[in-house]
Amino acid sequence: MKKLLFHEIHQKSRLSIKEVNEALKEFELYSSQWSILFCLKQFGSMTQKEIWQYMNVEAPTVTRTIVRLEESGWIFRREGQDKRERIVQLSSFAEQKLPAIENRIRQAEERLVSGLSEEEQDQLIGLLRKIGMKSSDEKDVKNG
Amino acid sequence: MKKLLFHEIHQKSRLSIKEVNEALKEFELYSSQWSILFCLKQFGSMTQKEIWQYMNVEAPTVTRTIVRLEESGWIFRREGQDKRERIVQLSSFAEQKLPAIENRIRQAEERLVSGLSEEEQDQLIGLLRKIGMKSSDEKDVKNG
DNA sequence: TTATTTTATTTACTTAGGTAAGTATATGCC
DNA sequence: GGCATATACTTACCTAAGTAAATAAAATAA
Repeated sequence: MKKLLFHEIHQKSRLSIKEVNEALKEFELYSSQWSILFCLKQFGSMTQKEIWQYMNVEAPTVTRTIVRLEESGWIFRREGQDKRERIVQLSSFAEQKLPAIENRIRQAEERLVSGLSEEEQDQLIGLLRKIGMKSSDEKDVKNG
Repeated sequence: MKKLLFHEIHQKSRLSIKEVNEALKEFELYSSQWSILFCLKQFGSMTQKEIWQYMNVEAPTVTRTIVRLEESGWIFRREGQDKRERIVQLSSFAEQKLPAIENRIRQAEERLVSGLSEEEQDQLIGLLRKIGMKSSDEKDVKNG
């Protein structure tokens, strides 16, 4: 019987989270904390809204993770011009540690995809990106 | 900057869980409950161990979900020959409802992958299955 | 300027996953 | 048979993600 795509993605997602958490153990971080640190490393300081929009999660999820990252000294927050906003920034401790962590993560990821050729990896990412896009959206892209 | 595969899978996994949960609302089910029901529908009665092994999750995860499914009348459990085991079986209520639910799920999934051609969908599943397999395992497959 | 609505974040509560440790039954060895 | 070990499941506690509702600040309308 044909397995649903949903189950396949779900399983591999759990598997890779497990792998990433294992890799992060030595830095006392969890995968979702890493995701936010990685985001800040790419884009610099961001409001929480910018973070959850980019990561495609809900606001409360980011609040929780940010609070833990703040408590453990990876980030700090300051008020924006708009006093409702809170701008999140990497601590110098984080800036200093991040390159080694990214290395470690890429290493874990390489083990995960070691069964795929470079070409297959690119193909996979390309196909994943198409998920959740209606064919009409795709048309828009072509026309735009 | 190159996004990590891990993030891509993780995002699409959350997206499809959301979609599936939405589709399941009318049946008062959640995605993980559905996963177990689908499993039992495919294979018939199973021990909890068989379920968590097939689903690639840990035993406590299955315990929790099974308990909720039992409370809401979708499944029941009986003792096995081995009194440590608990054999899980679909209720007749579940047997009766499942076809409509599976239909609804396939419909949700179709919307998710409507941006991909049939061929791309097969490709995607094929590539996903290769994740987490070391190249040495692949060699074993070729030789076996 | 005051009242209403919108927006950014937080809090409370739910499901879902994990690890570690506890319990009860089976199995193996003496 | 009796004791040690292994196995199946459960319990307790952690992170992660979601929804709904609360709070506080900003923007808008009257």
